[in-house]
Amino acid sequence: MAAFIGTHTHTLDEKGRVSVPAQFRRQLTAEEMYLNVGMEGCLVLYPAQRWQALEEKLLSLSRSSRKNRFLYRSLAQNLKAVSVDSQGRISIPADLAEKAGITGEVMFLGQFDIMELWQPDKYKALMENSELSCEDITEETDLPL
Amino acid sequence: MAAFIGTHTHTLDEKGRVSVPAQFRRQLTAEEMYLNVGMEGCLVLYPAQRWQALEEKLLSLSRSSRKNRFLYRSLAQNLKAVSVDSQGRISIPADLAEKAGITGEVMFLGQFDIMELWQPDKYKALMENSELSCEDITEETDLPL
DNA sequence: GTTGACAGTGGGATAAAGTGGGACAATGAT
DNA sequence: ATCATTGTCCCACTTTATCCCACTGTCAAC
Repeated sequence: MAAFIGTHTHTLDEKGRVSVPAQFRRQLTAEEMYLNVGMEGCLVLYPAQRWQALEEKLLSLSRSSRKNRFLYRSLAQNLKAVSVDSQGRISIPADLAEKAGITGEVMFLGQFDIMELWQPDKYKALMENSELSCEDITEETDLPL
Repeated sequence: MAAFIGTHTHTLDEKGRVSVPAQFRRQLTAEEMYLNVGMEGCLVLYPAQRWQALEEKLLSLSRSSRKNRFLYRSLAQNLKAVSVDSQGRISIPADLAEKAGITGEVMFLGQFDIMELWQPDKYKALMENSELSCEDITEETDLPL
């Protein structure tokens, strides 16, 4: 329950390393993880087990359709295996950081079973400029807030 | 029935700690709780079990729509696991306190199964300046008052 | 009135988390 | 073969957070 939650902003050093929030680190069983580009211009960090579930579902799709081949390629082209070092950090490859617009600071956003990595201003802009509102959505979905 | 009721105002110390009203504390089975931003500018404190019910419902929603991703992020971004220390206190993260305008005093408002945390004046202003009235609403909902 | 228990508050000590930098090994080019 | 470059590992410092102990006030019972 509630493995990865909250936001944590850490600095990306000159070597492309960033500390994984201790709170997230404690939830990790294995130190191996997978990093990929995500929706709305963020990066997504999957614990090994969580990625495996996604991969299995992907591999169950046939490669005989053009659409599925596109999906295969899209998901694989930026994927990278990363591991937590002895100081609790991961290295973000330069090309992935660039795709997400990440330079000096990285915002970790817990999404329960996965983690999103954001350029802080980009995330702020996304949420503020959204025409969506929590109040409206929750009225539809009827969540017990 | 009626676990968390009434209002209790306690001081927030320099380290961001505040005593959970003893009356509320006695109702808690586990010492783990979840703190989030709530409606109308308050904070909401969920007992672990109560949060889990909400989370399960949330996670049953697909993340494939932009709207649902917005909801996921909205609910996760400020969420924090808090635990009651040996003195019966919880720590309120600085960013959450700021969002709710909480500085020196915290008003705990019992809401039966959850707790709301308010900046006292803010709550007072909200209730006094509201154009809503108990009399009108109860006519619609037909409560056996 | 005195004593004891509990609730709330404050502060100091200790551990942990985050960050920067240097040393070393592997890789690739000259 | 040598040098430069890149990436990984390890150590050390600073800051933050957590834990623990002590004090005060209130209420109830004796």
